[in-house]
Amino acid sequence: MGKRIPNAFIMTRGSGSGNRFPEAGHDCNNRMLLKVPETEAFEEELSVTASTLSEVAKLAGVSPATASRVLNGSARTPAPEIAERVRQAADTLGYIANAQAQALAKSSTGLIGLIVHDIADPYFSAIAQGVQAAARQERRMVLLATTNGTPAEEKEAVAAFAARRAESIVIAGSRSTRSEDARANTDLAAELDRYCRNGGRVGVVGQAILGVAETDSYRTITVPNEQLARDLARDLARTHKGPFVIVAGPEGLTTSDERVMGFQRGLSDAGQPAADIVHVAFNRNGGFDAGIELAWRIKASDRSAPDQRLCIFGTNDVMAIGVAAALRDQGLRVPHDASLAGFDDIEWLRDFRPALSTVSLPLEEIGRLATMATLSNDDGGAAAVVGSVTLRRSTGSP
Amino acid sequence: MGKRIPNAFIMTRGSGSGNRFPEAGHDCNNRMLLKVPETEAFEEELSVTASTLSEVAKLAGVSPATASRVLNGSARTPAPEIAERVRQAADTLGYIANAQAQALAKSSTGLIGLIVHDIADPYFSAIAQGVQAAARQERRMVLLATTNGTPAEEKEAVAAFAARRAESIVIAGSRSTRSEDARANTDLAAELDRYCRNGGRVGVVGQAILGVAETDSYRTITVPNEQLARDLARDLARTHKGPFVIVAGPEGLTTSDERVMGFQRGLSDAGQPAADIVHVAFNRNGGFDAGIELAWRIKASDRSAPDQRLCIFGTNDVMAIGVAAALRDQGLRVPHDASLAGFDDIEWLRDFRPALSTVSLPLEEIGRLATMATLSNDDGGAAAVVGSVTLRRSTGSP
DNA sequence: TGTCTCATGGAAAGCGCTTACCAGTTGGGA
DNA sequence: TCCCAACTGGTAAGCGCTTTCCATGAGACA
Repeated sequence: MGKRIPNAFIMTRGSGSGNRFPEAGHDCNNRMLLKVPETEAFEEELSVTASTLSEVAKLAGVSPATASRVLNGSARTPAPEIAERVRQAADTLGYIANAQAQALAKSSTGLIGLIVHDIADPYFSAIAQGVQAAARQERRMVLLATTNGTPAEEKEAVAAFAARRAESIVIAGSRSTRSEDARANTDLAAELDRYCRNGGRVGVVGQAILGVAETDSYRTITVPNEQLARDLARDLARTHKGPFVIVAGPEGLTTSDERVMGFQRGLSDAGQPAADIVHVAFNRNGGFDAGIELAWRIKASDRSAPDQRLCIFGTNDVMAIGVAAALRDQGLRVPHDASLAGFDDIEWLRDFRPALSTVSLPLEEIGRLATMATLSNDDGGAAAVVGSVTLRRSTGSP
Repeated sequence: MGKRIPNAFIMTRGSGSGNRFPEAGHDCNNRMLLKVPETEAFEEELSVTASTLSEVAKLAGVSPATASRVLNGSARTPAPEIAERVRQAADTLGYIANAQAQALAKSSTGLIGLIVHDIADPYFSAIAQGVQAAARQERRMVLLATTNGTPAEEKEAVAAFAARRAESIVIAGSRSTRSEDARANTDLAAELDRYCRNGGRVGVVGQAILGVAETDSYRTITVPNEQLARDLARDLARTHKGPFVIVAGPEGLTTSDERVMGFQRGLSDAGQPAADIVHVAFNRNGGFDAGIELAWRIKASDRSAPDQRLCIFGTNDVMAIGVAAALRDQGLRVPHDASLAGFDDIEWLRDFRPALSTVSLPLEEIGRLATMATLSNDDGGAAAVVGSVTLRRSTGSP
């Protein structure tokens, strides 16, 4: 909202009084004012911009304090008759409280900051949905920031949220342990630390951010990536007898790393040799690239021999979809020529065929949990996220 | 951020001075203060919460006005040497400007409100991505609200954004002309109108909201749904000789209605009889429901006769996917037993097989355009959105 | 040297609210 | 009848900034 606009008039009285009033003048505040003729008792003044509390108070013939107490919830409730008058006045003027001013006065903004890598990614938009739902339930608004997954931009976002005095921040998206991110990670940790010390609360989805101590104001919603990947591997190894390949994100991307580690452990549990790992981008196109590469390997093998058939584990669903697309592109079929599994169980991918074996994660719930964790004070043992292996056609019999 | 917290200390000086200082006392403001011993020149005072401009100013030995001019961009730039001192002080204290206070003082918040039906829906998350990108480019933050598509909740969201003094609002998602929404639509229009008169700008994606006059502060990014659906129908009619069926959203949902109308017109252009219309929910499950129903019809027909083969048009991609899932469920295959087309060309659905014929829309670009339209002042003729028909396998030969 | 202009830092008045404190009433108990 | 507690509404002091206006000093020019 810009400055006061001198050539517009608010005419909430409506009905017939819509003619501009020639003797409109300036008051001591240099504001454009308007004397409304049909009012007898006092000179009603309608200002040009959003009306303020004191305008409402003046119209109602009470003090701003009283008006505030009536309109914006307070421990003290003025007399019913007065309250009614204030409400009427507010209605007449179309009063909307200035949240900025309230925030300043009360030092509480009702804002929740949400940081994601990419809001268009269904993984993040599902989490965002949960955050949004929780925020609405708690009568908060959510501020959104996207970062492309770089800790440097995450730090920027935290600073911006801190400036806006967001009451809490929810950060979703894999951490990075790559050495080139080390510096940015430290900065991010410092920024978060400062934010927390100033009374902010933060909820992190996935894994803790290195360098920030877990305190009451800093909660992590841990996703048991490793355990679940391990379960998945064990389940797959039960029926699959050929070699395994993992299509992973870049080394140092914690989520991917955890899933890789868990999967390898699961294979080892099952007495299988470790899987080969292909590192690509942690998205659909990365999966596609890997798929093209793997297609060669598959074609070179004897696909009819069960002990040569490949089982490919994409460390997230969209990568797995990318792999599938590449294999199809190369004339190979899943699960006929290779098995394929993903991770996350993205809702929008469930109609994909062959149906993707994956690990189901309650994404929306995770968003909700992370949000609530920053809002409530019970340190109630970091409500654990439970996921489950969901085997479908893509790892079925050829 | 809560009230001042009396038992936490900010120790930005760091390194070694981390011991609590026993003679911390209260100043006239009743704030917890801390005298830092190693400072000689003046008594540096570190407050408990985020430090303020005047604290920075005091530390730098200048007035708040000067500090403000140095730190938060102003036409007047103080002397380099002074500026440096202020910057140092700010750094030392870890100063972060209070955006709320700035907003109040400058009456400009740097906030953009985004209203969508459902952020988890890939259609909306793609648009959100565009909005976010534009916002970032213009150094704004985005406030998010989801409404499940009801005008009543949209109105709430507008009011909330108005209270937060968002500079502009972007509204995405189909309008509704259903009679039960008439009242809420009027309210929404009134709320928007008020918002605009108070200096707010709004950008609407899709179709104009009834009852709000198109002004400089109210822009619509029109999506040529009707034209594109018409193009699609004509293209399909070129090869498809059997009957057409439209799987539409509820009657009164403008986006759906427009696409239906355009499609019918296209059929008529091509000399084909009008399509039957099935009204279901405007989402994947609606499509699924319709698909189950249509499966019966398909099974009852002679699928080998080209003039009996059905071509199904889902008025958006996710509905079409729902239809496909249902047909598959019923043992039918696309395009073998029926042709299928969608609308939107959702990115995440492109790996779906059979590849879906659809209408491509630059969703992210639309979000960007809508945002920029609310930010720029050139009334540059509502940059038109261009879409295009994309025929793929799902409407190919059986 | 005197005057005028321009540049520069500071004082202070808000921005639109909330809330601690105050003063005036009322009512009840002694 | 008097006193005190309990209410009630109003006054005013902020919340943390920005920005107008002012005072001062320096330079320019005659």
